[in-house]
Amino acid sequence: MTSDPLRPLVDTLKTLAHPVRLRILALLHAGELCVCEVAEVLGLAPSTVSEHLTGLRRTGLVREWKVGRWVHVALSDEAAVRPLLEALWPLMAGAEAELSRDRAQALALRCDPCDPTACPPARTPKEPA
Amino acid sequence: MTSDPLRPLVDTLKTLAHPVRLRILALLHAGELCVCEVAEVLGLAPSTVSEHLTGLRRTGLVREWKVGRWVHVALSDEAAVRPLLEALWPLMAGAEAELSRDRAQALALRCDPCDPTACPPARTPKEPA
DNA sequence: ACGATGTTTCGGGAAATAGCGAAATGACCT
DNA sequence: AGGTCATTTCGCTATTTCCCGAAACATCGT
Repeated sequence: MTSDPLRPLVDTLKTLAHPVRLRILALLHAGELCVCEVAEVLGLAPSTVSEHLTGLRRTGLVREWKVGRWVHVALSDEAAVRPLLEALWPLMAGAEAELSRDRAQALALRCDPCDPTACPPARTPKEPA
Repeated sequence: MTSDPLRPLVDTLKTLAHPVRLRILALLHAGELCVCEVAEVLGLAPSTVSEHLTGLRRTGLVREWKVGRWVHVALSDEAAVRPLLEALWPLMAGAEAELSRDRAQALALRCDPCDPTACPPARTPKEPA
């Protein structure tokens, strides 16, 4: 009956309209991460990050999959949201300083940024080569 | 100090993330209106519409100006928001039915859609030609 | 000056949102 | 099985958003 046809768009916009979630998207724009890394970089409780990611997944903006004990997150590549994401980056230009700081910190966390399956970086006992 | 650089973008997205405000923008996409017409079409209290418009104006999405007793509203033409607005229309495609119903109702209200200064249409004692 | 009309501001109540810590879940490892 | 770690769910509080009606402004017409 009252099946508001604007609902999906509003949901997506609402999801975008939060600084933490924008930072997450910008972070993922540089490559996938696992939840704990995102939490570490943003300085937020894991439960908080988990909830933000739930919203981003609900609206199809990101996708997640399990890798062992961890959950990896990456930007969605669905045709429905891609254009929206692409339109987003230029709008974030004004926050480059903060965002590149985030990216740098994420990079520092990863032991091997080239291997997507290598996950919890600083906190794992690493095996020397 | 904590001058969140994402703030302006978040504000704009928050403003977009509401069905009523999206309907207002879509309505204005077809031409300027005065506040009372918007209220009439949307079936909301004038005070409610006024508050929505305040938000849209605050984020630069629309501009307003007084015409006699009425306040006219139109989409902004600022370079800062134009691309965002243009990106918006295709995303609203799914709600065409509702939106064109709105447009039709707005058109019906206006006595002379060609004259932007002719305002409160149905409710004014009109002078016959 | 007065009344009528369009608009905005203000106060308040209902609902949604954001954050956290604690507890529950799932997966690894020994 | 038991322990550890990543993640999610839950319960809670604080804050914000939404909508309205009443009252305040503003502007026109008489």
